[in-house]
Amino acid sequence: MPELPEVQTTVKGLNETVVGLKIETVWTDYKSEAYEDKDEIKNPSYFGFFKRMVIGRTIKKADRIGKNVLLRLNDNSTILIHMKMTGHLLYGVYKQKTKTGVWVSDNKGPLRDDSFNRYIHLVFSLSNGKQLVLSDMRTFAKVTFIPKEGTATSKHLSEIAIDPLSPLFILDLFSHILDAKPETKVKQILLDQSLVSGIGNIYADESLFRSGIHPCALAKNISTQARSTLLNNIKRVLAGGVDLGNDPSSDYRDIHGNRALFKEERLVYRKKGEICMKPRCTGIITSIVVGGRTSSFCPVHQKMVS
DNA sequence: GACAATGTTACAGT
DNA sequence: CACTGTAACATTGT
Repeated sequence: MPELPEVQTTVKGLNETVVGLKIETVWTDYKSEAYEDKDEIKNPSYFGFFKRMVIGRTIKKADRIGKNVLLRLNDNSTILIHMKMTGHLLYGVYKQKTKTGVWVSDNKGPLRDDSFNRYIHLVFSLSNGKQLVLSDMRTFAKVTFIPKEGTATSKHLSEIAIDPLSPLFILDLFSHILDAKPETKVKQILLDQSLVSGIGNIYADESLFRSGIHPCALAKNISTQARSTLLNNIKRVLAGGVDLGNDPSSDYRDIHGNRALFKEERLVYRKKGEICMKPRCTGIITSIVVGGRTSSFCPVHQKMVS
């Protein structure tokens, strides 16, 4: 599920838990013939290489580029994890039920009881006897290794554009990005990781809703004033991030397996048919498909401009 | 049972 | 070459 705030929350959790620990062993049951030629651990021969590269190394810190989690190792090499739709990293004591079977948490509570935490396809056993595991219900996740000094040139990262929370992401730059794709719908630009990184379907809809911009508005038709409003709302919505809590509508779990509550309330995402939550607006939230993704918006205060 | 789901990519078609 | 739409990955919740 994760978009930028969820990935950032996971990175924060990693820095609070696994820094300084050595990787003792790695286990996976990811395996797919479709990945035979790829630099991903789903390719069994690549997984052999991956294990040789990371076993015995210590986790120095975690950080993030776009929606990618990066585990920096003590020799300046990197483990890259993209959680895609349903992946999330969990930290705790895990045991394998049988020699080839599933891994389960020793602890009662969310780690073991929550169904979204049960799809464990990758396990790092650490030097303190605990495990860092990747639960990935739909098995979309990507895990790979970047040699030291390779981050700048890695093909897994070369397409990732500027981070919208960066202080360098200002109106001039955002405007430049929009002007480079004048005929493209604004929502597709927001979702394109090679133009702006970290925004996904939820935060795109929420940012456009708060800015009063129709998801299908063409970049060239958005005024400077509207661009400025949108930029500010993107930053605000992303920085709102997540907090520990209990949001039954989210599949995201933090590193301890707990659900996350959006601090910045969802006003429009998946609210089709409900009355618009903008004060005094009387619109009914509508959903359409834009760039292959369901888009919820208010047809009254998010007007098309031309 | 039908449907949609937070991401990304490959591929076919225009 | 640029863009668009669809399927694919697998399993859940509604």
